[in-house]
Amino acid sequence: MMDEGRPRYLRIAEDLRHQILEGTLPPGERVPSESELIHRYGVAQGTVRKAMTELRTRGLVETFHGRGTFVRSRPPVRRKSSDRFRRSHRKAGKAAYLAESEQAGVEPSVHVLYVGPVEVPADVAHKLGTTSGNRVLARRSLYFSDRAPMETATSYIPWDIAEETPELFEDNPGPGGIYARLEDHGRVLEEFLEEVSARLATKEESSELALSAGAPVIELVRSAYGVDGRVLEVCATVMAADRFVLEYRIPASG
Amino acid sequence: MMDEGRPRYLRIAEDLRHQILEGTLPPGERVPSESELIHRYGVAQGTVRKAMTELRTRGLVETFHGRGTFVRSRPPVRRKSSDRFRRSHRKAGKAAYLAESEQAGVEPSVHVLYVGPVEVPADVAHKLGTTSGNRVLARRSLYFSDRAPMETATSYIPWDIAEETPELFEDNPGPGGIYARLEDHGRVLEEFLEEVSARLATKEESSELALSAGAPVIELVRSAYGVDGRVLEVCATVMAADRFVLEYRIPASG
DNA sequence: TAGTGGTCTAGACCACCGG
DNA sequence: CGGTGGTCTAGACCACTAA
Repeated sequence: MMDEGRPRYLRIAEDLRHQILEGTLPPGERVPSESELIHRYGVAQGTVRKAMTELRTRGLVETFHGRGTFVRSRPPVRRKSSDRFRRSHRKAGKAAYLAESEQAGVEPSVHVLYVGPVEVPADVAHKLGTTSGNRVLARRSLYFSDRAPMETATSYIPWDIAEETPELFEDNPGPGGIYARLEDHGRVLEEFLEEVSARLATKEESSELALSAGAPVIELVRSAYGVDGRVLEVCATVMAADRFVLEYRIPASG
Repeated sequence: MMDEGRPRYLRIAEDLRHQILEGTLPPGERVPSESELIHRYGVAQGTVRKAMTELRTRGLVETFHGRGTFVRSRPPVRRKSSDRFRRSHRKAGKAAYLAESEQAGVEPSVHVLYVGPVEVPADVAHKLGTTSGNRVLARRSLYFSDRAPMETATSYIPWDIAEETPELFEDNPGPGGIYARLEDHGRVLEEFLEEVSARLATKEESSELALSAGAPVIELVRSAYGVDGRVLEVCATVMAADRFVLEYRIPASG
């Protein structure tokens, strides 16, 4: 094996990576065990483990203690386009998530984790224009596509607005989702502000979304503005970074 | 030292993490060297290194070969708002990056890495509507704020469009940036499509952007559409995830 | 129980940085 | 040059999983 000056563990990782990309190691397949790789490449265990760590942080493999390391089957990327909040979708009785899923050809499901009052966190309070610690309505859900967890979303609604909209306290707020209910009660929406950032998943998020440790997530915080300029809702979404691409259209005029 | 059943490297990492958060190890300070930690905790080098890797992937420290490991000082987050391409900014002679920087109160600088022909990569070719491998003009730059690397951007322009716009071959395309030059030559812009995704940084990106290994990046691919519907430019930007928040406004109508 | 990955050691050598 | 981090070995023991 030529040395090329590069560390052996990187060369081993590269080798396995090519086998994965070329299909020699197809998705779901078990990667050769540490002991086999030790013999194959003639290196110590630590070197093989570093190579595996490399592949793991690149999201190519997933390892299970006592079972082995497996090639990850990349689920098709979901595209979240910025037209998913078009009023025409709401009028047609579709909530944003269901409309997206239909377009993607997957079977959506939603697991409502919590609906009820909470003390508003400081960052959300700032966006809602209320005081930190005030009571707001929170709706926390986990969204699935074909039974695989895709994203978590937590929605915060000022208490006075929630009170005039009793459907928001139901697990299922009805056709068109919560934005449709807000507009039913005269809270006409003017625009949304989405703030996108990325970071590594916390332990909690890793388990909720079935991610491997150290996997990145996209965090999207959306503020819904009414025609009066008031923020009617703040929704924080956490998505596995390797499962989403967000799309935004921006007009050149102005 | 109580064992508590947890791996020693995690306990060491935890210990150092607390010192960092409590200020015993302030930002910029050098973390004790490996050999010192080996003596202090009575462990082997590999164990200390695993602890350091832990802190590095969490973004708490940054290490330099031959110099040492240092506590990271978090730079303030930059906000990228979707109005940065307003035509009025271009008319005022400002390129997007300079307009942003002025608003953020930092001193911008740009290092042009390459300007010239390249064979277009497959994914970009698809967006440009050309064939993979065709010749296009590429402009690759590294952007700084207050001398700290913030993002890399690679711009791809179809060759026929580049030819009618000689300024695009210059390092500095002039006031208003390349979009202003395109419009000077009658290529009026209609809209932009931004596709946002996140992933872990490659080794190359880590060194260009001075990131620690395993740090997440935001990748933003922007396609600029002309009034004729043709894609006039594709620009791929890679940003350190912990330094940016992207903002998008979406009208509720439609 | 046999095989897998996870942790750890003691020691070696190399590559890089600064005085 | 001495000190720093980076790579690697050979071997040990542990923890988990499946048959």
